[in-house]
Amino acid sequence: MGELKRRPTSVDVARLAGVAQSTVSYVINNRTDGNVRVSEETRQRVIKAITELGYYPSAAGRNLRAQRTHTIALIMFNYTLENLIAEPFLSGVMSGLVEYLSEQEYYLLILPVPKGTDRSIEPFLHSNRADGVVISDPALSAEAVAMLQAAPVPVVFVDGQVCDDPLGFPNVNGRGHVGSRLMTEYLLAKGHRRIAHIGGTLATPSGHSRQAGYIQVMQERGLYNPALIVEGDWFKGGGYKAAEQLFNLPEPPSAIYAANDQMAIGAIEAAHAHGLRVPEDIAIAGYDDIQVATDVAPPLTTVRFPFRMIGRQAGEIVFKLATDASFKPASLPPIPVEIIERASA
Amino acid sequence: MGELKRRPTSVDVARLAGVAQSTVSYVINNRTDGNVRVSEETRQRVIKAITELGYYPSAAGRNLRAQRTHTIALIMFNYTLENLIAEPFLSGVMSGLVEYLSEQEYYLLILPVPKGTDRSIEPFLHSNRADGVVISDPALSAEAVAMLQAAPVPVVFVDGQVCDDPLGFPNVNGRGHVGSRLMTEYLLAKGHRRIAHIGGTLATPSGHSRQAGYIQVMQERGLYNPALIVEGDWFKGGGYKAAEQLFNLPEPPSAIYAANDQMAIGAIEAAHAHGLRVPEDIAIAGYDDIQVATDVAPPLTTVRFPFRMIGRQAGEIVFKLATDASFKPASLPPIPVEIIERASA
DNA sequence: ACCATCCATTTAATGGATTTCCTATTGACA
DNA sequence: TGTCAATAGGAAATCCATTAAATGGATGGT
Repeated sequence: MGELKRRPTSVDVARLAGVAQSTVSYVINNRTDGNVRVSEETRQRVIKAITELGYYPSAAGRNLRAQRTHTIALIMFNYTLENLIAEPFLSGVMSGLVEYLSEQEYYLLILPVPKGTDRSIEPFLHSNRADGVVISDPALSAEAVAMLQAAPVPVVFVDGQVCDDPLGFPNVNGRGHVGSRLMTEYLLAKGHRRIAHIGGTLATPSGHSRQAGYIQVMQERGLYNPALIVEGDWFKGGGYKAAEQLFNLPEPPSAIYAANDQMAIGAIEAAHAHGLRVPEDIAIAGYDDIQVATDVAPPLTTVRFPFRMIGRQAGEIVFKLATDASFKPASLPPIPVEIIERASA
Repeated sequence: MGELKRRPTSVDVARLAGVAQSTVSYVINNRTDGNVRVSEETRQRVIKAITELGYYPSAAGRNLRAQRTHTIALIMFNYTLENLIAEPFLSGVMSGLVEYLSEQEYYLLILPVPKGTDRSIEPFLHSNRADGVVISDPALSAEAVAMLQAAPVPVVFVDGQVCDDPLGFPNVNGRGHVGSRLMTEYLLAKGHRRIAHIGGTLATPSGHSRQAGYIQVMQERGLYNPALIVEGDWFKGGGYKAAEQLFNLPEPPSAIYAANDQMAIGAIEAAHAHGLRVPEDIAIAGYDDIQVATDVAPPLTTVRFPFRMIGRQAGEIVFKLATDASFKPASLPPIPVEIIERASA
């Protein structure tokens, strides 16, 4: 009888329950603040009407009126679509983000900005489609930074810059500098003196900070030697080539510390190809602790780079900035850094 | 002077340009249909006002009025948060989805429904926060199916069921049955007769269809032998154990076809542990063609399971269902299936 | 000269919920 | 009996854009 062909709205619920539309709103939002009160009897009538009609509040109506979307966007700049999400860093960050946000009843929106795209994120930032954004970007352009600084919503970086807050944005990074120091000191403690480093590209924040930590420790000990640093490309092939180069030095190193696990695995292969045993003839260590680090032979000694935790913390910061005006990002604890000892070093 | 403290709206633009609000709308949407027309001069005035004010249309206002959100949701059921996105299937599907949708100026929203969560997706489905949903679920419950059938938006599955359309939902699957047939026939063509199968769990659609394809071919050739089928768990450890079991048979197989690469890699390790050479003593093949399949020794012969393409096609179907009432999902070409020949078989 | 079109734009209704500001009732107390 | 505060809920404004329908001037045909 009372059948509606359209989707029921709060007006329909109000009519059926014999109350005002505002009362329906108070009930579904459980509001009791200020001078707003709903008697238990009225509440029950409204709830009955809601279930009877199969009413669910419209997200669009809510978003418009409340000026809040319950959505955070992850903007992935400059990634090639090939490796878009399969890349362990990004997929780990996403897992952590989505995990934290769903606990807060927030949603995650994915916005890719592939390399070479001239599509600007400016309209997105100003369209208020998201209450905040998380930026993952290996190499952000100056225009992009300017856009982000003008954004009307909070912006948080993941592994965005070398230092902690250079652009005025909160930044959750893996503290590669600290991890690199730890690993270099660990290898020194194992008795190594000629420790080589295979760097990532210096264009990326991680490559930069990881290399800096290594150099700093080596300099402190008076062991620094630029000939022992080779720049790689973050991939296995680059690690392989860089290791070959190191093995062919007049005085080859006794340990190789690669700026990520992929390159370390490449270095292990190169060592085997050269008839070197790992770790007996050459110690090899990596960074990241990706899944396959446990699967290679020998299992890789590495620094844990807790992708998911970084995602969680970025989510926490952006969520709190978006919902609590008094929140200060600096109040969160730093990401822990630790060495994972396995057989390769 | 004309400074506003609030975000400018189309009304502000209209006022500044000296036109009606609707004209602004027509300009930003480039409308020329029906009896709607805007002269070039007026258009320029409006555009000038837009840039002058720094106006960007509000997504919330649009969504409400147009009853369209330009958003598709990916609902991931029953995943544990540990492996949430790192799992290659899901991350590949996501990449493809996000790629296709961003080409259509649509956004992807991520909604996890972790195992053991009693949070229902019903409010989400009815809140019209997304114009369509893609479901990824290894084992969907009957209640969840009922909710999805009552959803007011199109629903598409990825690798959802054994057959093509059992629940009335479009389903983009990897056609494991076809791939399994191909691989079994390939091994037969190589001269193998005792071909064993390490299955995934039969509870999952892929496990079921891949095993079925293998059994079918073996029966056709009169070579079917249940003793040569061992159920695994999709992981490396399960593949290792299953392979050991097969090696200890009175008449061990000459080839092992595992239902995914992880288990195949476990089987290779088990073979090496038993002093068997691959492929000389035992041929081993997998399914999926994941990244590491090229990295193991020997590189794995496998069936390509094109994750990204599945994501793309799911995106295409759900997008077209959401935007074009006359679209028929069956009109799309099937996902291609092919064998990747490497050294392990 | 008159009606019919076409053109360019405006007016006003609409989508669905939130929130501010009121009003009406009841009870307590002097 | 009159006043004040507390309680429960209603009326209406608001968020911002889209779109159907109306308007009024210019043009064309007969």
